[in-house]
Amino acid sequence: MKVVMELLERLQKAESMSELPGILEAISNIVEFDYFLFGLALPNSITHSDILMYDNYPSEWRRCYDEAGYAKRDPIVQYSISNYMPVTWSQISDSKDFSKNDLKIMWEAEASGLKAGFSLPIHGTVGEFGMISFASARDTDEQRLKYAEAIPVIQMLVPAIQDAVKRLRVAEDKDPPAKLTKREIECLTWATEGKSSWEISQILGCSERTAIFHLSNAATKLGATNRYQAISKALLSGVINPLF
Amino acid sequence: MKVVMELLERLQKAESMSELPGILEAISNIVEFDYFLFGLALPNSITHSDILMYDNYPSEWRRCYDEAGYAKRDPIVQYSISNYMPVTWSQISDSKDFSKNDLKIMWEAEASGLKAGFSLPIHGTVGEFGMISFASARDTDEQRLKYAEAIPVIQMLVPAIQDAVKRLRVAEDKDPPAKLTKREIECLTWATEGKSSWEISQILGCSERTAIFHLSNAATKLGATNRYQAISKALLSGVINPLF
DNA sequence: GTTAAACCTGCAATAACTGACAGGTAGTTT
DNA sequence: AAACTACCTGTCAGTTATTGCAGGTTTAAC
Repeated sequence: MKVVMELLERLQKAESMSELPGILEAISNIVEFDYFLFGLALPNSITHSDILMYDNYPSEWRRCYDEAGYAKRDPIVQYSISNYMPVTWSQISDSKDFSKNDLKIMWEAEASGLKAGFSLPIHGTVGEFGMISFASARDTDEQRLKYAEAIPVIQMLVPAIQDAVKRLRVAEDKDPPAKLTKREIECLTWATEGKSSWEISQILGCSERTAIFHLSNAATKLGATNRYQAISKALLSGVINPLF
Repeated sequence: MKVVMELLERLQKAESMSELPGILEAISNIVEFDYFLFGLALPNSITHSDILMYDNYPSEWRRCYDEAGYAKRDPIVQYSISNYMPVTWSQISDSKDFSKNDLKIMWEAEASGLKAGFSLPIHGTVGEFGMISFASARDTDEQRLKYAEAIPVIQMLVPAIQDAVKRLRVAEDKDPPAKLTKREIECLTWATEGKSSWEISQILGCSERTAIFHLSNAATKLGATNRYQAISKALLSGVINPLF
């Protein structure tokens, strides 16, 4: 327990993203698994996400996986995108929710040395999605007993990792998030509801031209080429959110 | 530990949303806190979310909170929307990130009997957001020691709650999620990137009319009045996501 | 072999958005 | 007083989206 607290502190005090791999390795030592993989997709837009990936998987397997574009079919990824509970790989293999073709990926992973493991889905603010997995080179009963101990530890650490990633990305920033004015946010919010410029002007009590003006400024600030992209960028970046 | 496993099982086997309050009460008994509040916003669109809320907070406080629209200013909510780590209320009170005006809400909560507590942010697939909080009627050193025990337990249970909510919502369904075709998803994805109908037709290798046709069908299926709303509904419902 | 679903296409009229022009006020900071 | 920001408004020409019409093919399921 004490080592977990130390890791939490390391995460909170981290000053650079480069410290993450070491921390992840420390975690895999604590939970006594040979392999780890941490992957996080931070979408800028629907087709362009920043991908963070730190792992010590067999390099041969990673190459094979990436080249064949397995990520789009991997049952573990499929599971993680629509679930929240931790899952052991054997649960996935035994599940009837996946096609035999897709499960083949898991047999290939096994053949590459990833004999047994478990994964935790990671879900963040609008659209952020990832996974953290731990695997061992042998699939023994002894190893299987470690799941129950490891999972709560990982569950404590994942939020700290997410906060660290968020903080460090802002710190090491390339492009700071766009600051929109109150009016721009209002206009965008109603635009996402399918309101036309004229309807928005009625809601806001201004002229149609003014609504168009604000929406156009918002699009420029968000780096969008038109209103459609402005809406998706605003949603994915969280500048407009369901709470306000 | 065994009681936690029992609760996980209860969540996995639950057949109705009505079982949730009982489970939450059981959790607050286990962690030995007097009060609990579980809130989850499931956005249908940016201005319209389904709100799930189960709690046993003092009813007087809940009424005051709701009537004054505190949710939009509550520092705990503010924190939870952009963070992932569990947080104790005293951490928030001592923080300089919030205005004195907003922190007043916390003093009022204290005056209403919620003397000390902690909260965990909950983030789900696109836009889902919530919190789970536990509080006690007395702020003693003894109670503060319980945080460290309680938090890991809650962290194990929250994903199970999220999965249960997701499963039960589909089961008790009013409107099942729209099933879009491959082409409709492709068109929407490119529309989200700001591509015009003509550009989409070039990408897909079909006529402009066909792209318009798919987008129009997608909008109808999503219950959207136009392409803008179709995009935001598609993003918020997860029918299009950054991975594909 | 019928049915259904997904996919594909064209035309025409209307509605809505975009971009570039040109200007205004109110409030705050330097 | 000048500079800045947020806010507001107008016109015009051009582009794009929406809607309703009418029709087609391919594929898989029953």
